[in-house]
Amino acid sequence: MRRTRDDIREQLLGAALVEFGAKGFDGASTRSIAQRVNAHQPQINYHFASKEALWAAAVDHLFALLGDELADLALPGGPEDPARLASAFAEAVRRFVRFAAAHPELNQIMVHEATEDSDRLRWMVDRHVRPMYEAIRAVWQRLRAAGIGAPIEPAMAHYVIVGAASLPFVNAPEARLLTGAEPTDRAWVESYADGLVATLLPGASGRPVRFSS
Amino acid sequence: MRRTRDDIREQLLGAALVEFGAKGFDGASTRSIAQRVNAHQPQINYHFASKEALWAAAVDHLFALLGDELADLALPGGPEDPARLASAFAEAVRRFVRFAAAHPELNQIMVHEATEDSDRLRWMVDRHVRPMYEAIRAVWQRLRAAGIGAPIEPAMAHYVIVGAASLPFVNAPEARLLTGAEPTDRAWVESYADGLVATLLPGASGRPVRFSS
DNA sequence: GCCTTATATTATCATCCGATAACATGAGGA
DNA sequence: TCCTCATGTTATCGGATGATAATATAAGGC
Repeated sequence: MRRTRDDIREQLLGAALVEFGAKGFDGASTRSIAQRVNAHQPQINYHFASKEALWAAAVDHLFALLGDELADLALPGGPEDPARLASAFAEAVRRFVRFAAAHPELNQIMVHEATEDSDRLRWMVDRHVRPMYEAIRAVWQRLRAAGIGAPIEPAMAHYVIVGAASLPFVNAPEARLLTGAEPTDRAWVESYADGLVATLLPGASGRPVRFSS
Repeated sequence: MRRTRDDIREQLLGAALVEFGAKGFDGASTRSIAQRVNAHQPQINYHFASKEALWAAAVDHLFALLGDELADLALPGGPEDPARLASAFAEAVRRFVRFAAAHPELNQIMVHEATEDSDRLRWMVDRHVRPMYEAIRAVWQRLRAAGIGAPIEPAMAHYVIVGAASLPFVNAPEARLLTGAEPTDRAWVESYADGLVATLLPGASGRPVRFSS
């Protein structure tokens, strides 16, 4: 009995993302990933070279999806109306929150890997994380120059934003137990995004707040 | 050649925390934990019943340390001067940030476990996380009632606060690569705590900000 | 100084893992 | 029609892991 599928690569990638996100690289097993899509474990070594290569392909795929989601943002580059800059930034945060909810695997994998230095971490940081980091830093710097946004260094603002935006979805199983709510529900996600934007940019939905220092 | 130590239990606990924080439960190996303190792997099964029991003892130990750190906060219980409530809350956030920097293992373990439902997760949530969650919820509710704090539901505020406060320390290896700074440096930690407090309570260090909704 | 008991050390087992080899099968071209 | 080659399937290997049994050794009571 032989089963052939032409989308087996994509199916394995999707299963790998879920498994790596939930269990981390070490906790995930290639046998269990294959089983998720009714495939055999050696098919992973056939379609990808190794467990590591599967992981890298899955991460590449996921960051590409994130890139698509944020591609047409066009955060204004030159000196601009602060209000327009703030609303563009708010939109970026909202999209990032939505993506974190729809694809928790990305931030789960980030957090599983970033707890220890490793080749995988360095690869992911150099290839995917640094561009995002630099973009957030640049926008935050301009928000602060415009007197919007709390007095916090751009590098630190990055961690406030990413940490806050991703935790309820990274820890969705915990959030379900703790709050009784389903953090991936559309309404929950939008409400969380609203709250986060209001926290980061208290002046954006009303009169602007100017920080003294 | 036989080696005897009366603090072997504590040494194993400390090594286990580092290992579980860095690699997660599955990625950690009892051999490597024992090796960190020049002990033999079966000593773990002797002094603790199993790998799981070691993990639980380590988590208990760590949450006890956090409890000590936050014990004397005495967040005012009755109706109070909003400014005093805000400053007590700010102090709680600062302490939590300092603890997250000094003991990244706690939030690392949380995040490793919370990506998937499991008995370990449920045990940790019921035993340790829920009390903290309820405390943050209650304080945030009163901050909002006092017109301080962004318009975000208390349950969601919990994730904003914990996510933001812990990420640069949970992901310290990533933060070192990304920012070039050492996130556990005293100055960095204090600056991060300042920035987070300023973000959460924009009115706390100057004229208060009142949110319309 | 012996004896008991707690703990350290060594040896070993069953299980699981990632990888690879060996084999089977089916689709497409000549 | 047959041959080739890509891919599915099965079997198996070496290595690591958690647990436990077996043994060794030191400390403390008498």
